[in-house]
Amino acid sequence: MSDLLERLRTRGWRLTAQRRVVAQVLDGDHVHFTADEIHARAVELLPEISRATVYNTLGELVSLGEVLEVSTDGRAKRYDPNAHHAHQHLICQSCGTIRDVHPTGDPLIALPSTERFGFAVSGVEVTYRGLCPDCAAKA
Amino acid sequence: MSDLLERLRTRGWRLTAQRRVVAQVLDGDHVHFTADEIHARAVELLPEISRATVYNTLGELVSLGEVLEVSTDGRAKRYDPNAHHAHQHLICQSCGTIRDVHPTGDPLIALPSTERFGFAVSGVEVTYRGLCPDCAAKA
DNA sequence: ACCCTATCTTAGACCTTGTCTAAGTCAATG
DNA sequence: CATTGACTTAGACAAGGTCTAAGATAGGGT
Repeated sequence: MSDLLERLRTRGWRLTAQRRVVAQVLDGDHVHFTADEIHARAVELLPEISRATVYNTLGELVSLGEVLEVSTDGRAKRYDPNAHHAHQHLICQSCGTIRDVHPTGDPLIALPSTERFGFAVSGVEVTYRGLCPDCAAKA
Repeated sequence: MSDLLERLRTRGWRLTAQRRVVAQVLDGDHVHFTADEIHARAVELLPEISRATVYNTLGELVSLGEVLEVSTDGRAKRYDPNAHHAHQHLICQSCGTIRDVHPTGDPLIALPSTERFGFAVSGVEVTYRGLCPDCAAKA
């Protein structure tokens, strides 16, 4: 994740304590926190960090392509630091947990040009939904 | 769309003026309004209809499987009356317009069991993103 | 080493989307 | 056509997110 900070500095980012902390919270794979969860964890590392800063920083990381925004259910967005490996998501309908998954094949080629209606199609997201083992056991 | 009302009545729905109006607004294909847009149009037909009723009615239509909820961008959910034909969505990144599209093949089979992590997978959504012809022309 | 200043951070107001409540209204059954 | 449980209403409330104006600071220039 220090690569990330390095990469950002060369792109003109000012390296503040707050940004370091947000990057640190996002570190690790298969992390898909909401902005508030990220804020809660950041506060433990830097008590005076504000909600606005966390939102700003996440927004910047998204524009820079370092982090992906995942809008799952119309509730809080989640942030996915695994932006450099193509992957899709598997979401538990009950508890909202997200797993990264790697389907076979390229979903873009499944959309013939007659089904593109003149759009310049630039990406696809595939979202699998189901019940995770824990929630399936409870049901 | 009167089929819809008929179907709902046989399922114990009380047929009120408000519900008729919401169904009427949803009528037509390729309509993907937000709840507020539906409310605005419903008010033109029935000025005293309240926001809460529109939300209630949409929620009921979704639970009954007559209408699909589409969470595209973490902003307002959109409602898709085309629930009886399997389809996916193509969304303009600039203006938010949604088109129904029909990709070839079944995206579920692209997820091998080794990538399911014990989940009971019950559905997939595929969302294509790009620029619609209008927005591409402006850019 | 230490200014300087553009950039960053902050608290809190504010906005949008959606949910809830308690009181009043009405569709449809008998 | 009276009754009643389901439906609707206005408005308060809640969650998630954005914006603003004032203060703080990273890092380049000297």
